[in-house]
Amino acid sequence: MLIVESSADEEPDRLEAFLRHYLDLNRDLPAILDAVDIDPFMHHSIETFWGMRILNQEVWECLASFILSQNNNVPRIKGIIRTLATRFGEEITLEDSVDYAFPTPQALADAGVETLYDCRLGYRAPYLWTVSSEIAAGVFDLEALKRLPYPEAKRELMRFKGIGEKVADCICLFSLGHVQALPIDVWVKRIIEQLYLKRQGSIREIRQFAEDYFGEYLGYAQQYLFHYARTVGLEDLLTTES
DNA sequence: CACCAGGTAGATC
DNA sequence: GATCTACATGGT
Repeated sequence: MLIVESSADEEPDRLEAFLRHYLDLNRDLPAILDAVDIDPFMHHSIETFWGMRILNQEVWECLASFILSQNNNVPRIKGIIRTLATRFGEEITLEDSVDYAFPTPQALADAGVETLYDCRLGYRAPYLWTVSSEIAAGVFDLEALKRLPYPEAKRELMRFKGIGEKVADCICLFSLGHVQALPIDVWVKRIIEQLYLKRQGSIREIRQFAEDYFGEYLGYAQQYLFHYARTVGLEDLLTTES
């Protein structure tokens, strides 16, 4: 959930600039889609979801959320995030409704690892606590991370215990604007195997194929196929031959 | 009661 | 490198 704070006397330019970045409107989407519209599967996915963009989400929230996502299901991920926000997030009041912001790194660091276990994070508790603490203490600098090119950003993220290749790529694609990143989860693996490889393949093979095949806008290509497979169905794509 | 869920770390061959 | 397994928790 995104909340944009703004007051009447604040320059509207700043809000517009923020939204343009958040919605990824600064990127030339038609050019990107044209570049990855290279086969019937992509063509059909693009036609169906024309206009879909990959949001540039807030880095810290994205990073923390994807640490929690590993080997976990979506409803429970949402539940845990809700719990963390309610317990450690700043209260936000809008007219007569109350909600809570995603907790700051400092708030989670202060909470302590034992308290995070209480929030049912399981073995992910120390992962999240360590990252929170390093960011809160200024040991790990998110602003510096934003300036890094894709390979370096990914490598820096993967230094943390609890951030592997998939989570690092999620952070790179969904919050750092690196559209060449490819998070390979079970779905992406299944999609590439069934549509293109026509056989099972290792993570390394999947990545190699996808990089060679889709090129620099790999992340966008992935997003269209992924969204199609998860909302319409992968079987549906398999039967599109033109 | 097994098996799974938007993976990862650590050990081993 | 490629492969195997434990890992917390809650749902089917």
